[in-house]
Amino acid sequence: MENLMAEIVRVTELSKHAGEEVIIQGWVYNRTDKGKLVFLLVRDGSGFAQCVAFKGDLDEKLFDQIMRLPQESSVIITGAVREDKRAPGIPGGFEVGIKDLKVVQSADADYPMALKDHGVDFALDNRHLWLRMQSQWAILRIRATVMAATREWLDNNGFIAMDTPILTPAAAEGTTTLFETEYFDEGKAYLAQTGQLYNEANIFSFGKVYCFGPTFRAEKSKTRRHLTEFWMLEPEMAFTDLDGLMEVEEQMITHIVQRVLRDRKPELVSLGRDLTKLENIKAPFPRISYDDAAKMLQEMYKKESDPEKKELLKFDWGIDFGAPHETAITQQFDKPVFVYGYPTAVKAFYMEPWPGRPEVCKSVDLLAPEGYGEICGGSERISDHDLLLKRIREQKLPEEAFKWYLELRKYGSVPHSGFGMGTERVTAWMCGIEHVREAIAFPRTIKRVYP
RNA sequence: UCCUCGCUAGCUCAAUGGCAGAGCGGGCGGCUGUUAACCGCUAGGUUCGAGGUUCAAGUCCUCGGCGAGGAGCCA
Repeated sequence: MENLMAEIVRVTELSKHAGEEVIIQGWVYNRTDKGKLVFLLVRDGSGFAQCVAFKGDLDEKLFDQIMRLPQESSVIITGAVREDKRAPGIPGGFEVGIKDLKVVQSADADYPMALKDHGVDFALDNRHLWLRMQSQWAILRIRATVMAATREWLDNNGFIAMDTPILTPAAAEGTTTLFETEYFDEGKAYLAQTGQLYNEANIFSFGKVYCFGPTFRAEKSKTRRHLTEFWMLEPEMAFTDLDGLMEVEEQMITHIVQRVLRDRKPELVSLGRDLTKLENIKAPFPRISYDDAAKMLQEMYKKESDPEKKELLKFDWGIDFGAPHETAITQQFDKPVFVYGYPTAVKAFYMEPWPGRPEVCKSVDLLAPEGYGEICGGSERISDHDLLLKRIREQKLPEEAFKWYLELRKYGSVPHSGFGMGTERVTAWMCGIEHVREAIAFPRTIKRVYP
């Protein structure tokens, strides 16, 4: 660098260097020239900043090179930081007057991603480049904060991080489809769809634990809220009943939302997110029983005049909620809402029955507002050995595979509860985006494993 | 697995059964404050594939391919 005094600065820190000469290392996101002026919108990973080249300040050859810089060229810029309300960017309001510019690599001119909306197919085929766009950058920064805030809350509230295996010997819940792989001489192994059963073992050593890792579902689900590989958080707690579980969920979600609002406001604003919708999100969250939710849905069914919507709202006690039902319920609230006490028949075998009402169980889903639907699903687990054994036999699950799981109920069994949270669903809700596929860097869906 | 929709320039999309078009992006030129700048010029096409109907098919019919989002299932 010509100026040995200049410091390498990240775009987020520009406002702290007003009047100083700095070095920015990044990529040309957009370029527009106006005769003797060239505006470069440069991104460096931390943000987007406008850098301005004025013909009178630079030698002719360099100015000409800057004027022709292709989109996405990598550059090292030396210049003076100045405050200017006209300067676009994230965070914006400060720009760099270019004194020198080194081209690290001049990008090929055929960069395919224009700065505008793209079709889904094209965007996903070019995910490796789509990631550079401001919207995707903002979404994935928010995702990182969702994950950091999640761990932060759990770590500060007595939970221990325990990683559970991804290669597992058998179906945990029996019903859903698993990805299969060869495992040496041991036959088949399967990619985990949950760490819950292992966490139930872990709580007897550590009390409160969580796992947070990728999880795999080979279901042929094709909707805006499904991926075949997604990141799930699963806390599990000893000596905790269903009420205790709901308290943990609402405290943790509150922390996540408030932390995103505190640390990722520029990203949220750049996505056009309505911040007032998130500022509302504070514990306690409303709690309604499945029975009451069923009544609500039947009322809504009666009132609905559009025959198409009416058909979707059709509901009888005993069935699980579909996406239209969840949407209808959440539209009644401006916060996430707990629905607890689902019919035993539609839920997993390990859920504790409701005292005196064996047809319902101590399960709870947390439904996010604005139509986002289920973000967390959990339950109090069966703690009685004989009841659990009975359920395993009723469901015709391979008893041998659950030997260790049953033993947990023989040696100091306690009431315990846990839940799973879908990271991409929470992130999509924070961002106000339509589809979970944008809430992970390289989404895996039933039709896509590339790139 | 079922239902619905889509596939035209690098991208986003037009085109009553009658000459294949625009904007963006690319190239060339102009402009000292642009905000996905603007203005002028320019290059760019196996209309997803295979059959068929027709004087004539991007458009209509049949079959196939690929993708999407909704159902089911779930976080």
